[in-house]
Amino acid sequence: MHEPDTIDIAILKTLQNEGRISNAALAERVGLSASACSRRLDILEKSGVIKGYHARLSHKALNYRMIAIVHISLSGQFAKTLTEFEAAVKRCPNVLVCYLMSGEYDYILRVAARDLEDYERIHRDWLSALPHVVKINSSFALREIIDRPNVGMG
Amino acid sequence: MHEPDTIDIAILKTLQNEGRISNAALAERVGLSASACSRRLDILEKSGVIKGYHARLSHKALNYRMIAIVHISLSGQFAKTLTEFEAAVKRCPNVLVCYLMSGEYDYILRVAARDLEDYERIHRDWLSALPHVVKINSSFALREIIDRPNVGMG
DNA sequence: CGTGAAAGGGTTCACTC
DNA sequence: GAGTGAACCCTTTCACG
Repeated sequence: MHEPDTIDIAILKTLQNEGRISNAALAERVGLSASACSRRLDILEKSGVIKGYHARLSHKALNYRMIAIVHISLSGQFAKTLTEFEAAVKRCPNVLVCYLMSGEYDYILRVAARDLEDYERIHRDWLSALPHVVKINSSFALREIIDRPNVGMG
Repeated sequence: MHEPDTIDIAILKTLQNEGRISNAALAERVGLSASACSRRLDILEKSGVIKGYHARLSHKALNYRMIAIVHISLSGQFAKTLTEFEAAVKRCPNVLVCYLMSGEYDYILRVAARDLEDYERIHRDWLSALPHVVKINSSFALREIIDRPNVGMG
């Protein structure tokens, strides 16, 4: 698993923003022949640098208009407690992001809901039902300022 | 902008997980001819339901090993204050996500850094330099449990 | 590691129902 | 709205530099 060179970086940058660009166009963009570009792309995919390609959908168009940030504390940090919590949280389709955190709260979640009523249902049926939870704190996004798929590269 | 029907939903679901699938394979998957599928995809893209296609890169492979969640409070909620803050935060390439929030803090950010030293630099040069900030609270992700590109669809 | 050519497959029309 | 066929373009692989 070698370090990506300048051309690899150019390929990755392009694919970050235009994930469905054709190999031929990508090759031209980064100054390679189509075959050379195809081979490099193959290597980048197989090495795990590229984890996948995804269409980003408009939450609004799909009638998901609310984003909640949920802070959660558990009753302890035992391995079994965490494992059980994590297995349960993965089952909730509305949870977009979940991190185990240092600091005041154990987990931070980003949750998508259609509206306040939908969030109430998710909170009742999913979040409150998660095992070992002792504190849940929801706050709501008023506006999305930034949502980048990846970190910018130099 | 008509409501997506069952076939549109199938197209969107597939592209969420396989953003680089060929139109021909997509058509077969959803039970359409290639031309019909291509036409629908065109409509979905132009209507804004599909906001873009992105390669998801391994932060680890690119040596971004740290994720920080940053809570920020401003000195007021005047429109000018928010606008100036948001213009400044958009300039920081390490900020992956930024929401204007209800509740205790005004903004929540997700920030990527290579390591603790890198985060110290970002905090000093970017976050502390943001205008109108009166409180910054960083916590760090110990582990990523979930990172879905989109909300699950029925 | 890059090139060019060739075969196979994909995309996009106009046209039709 | 959906399918068909044909022209054109793209992808992939191979031998070679």
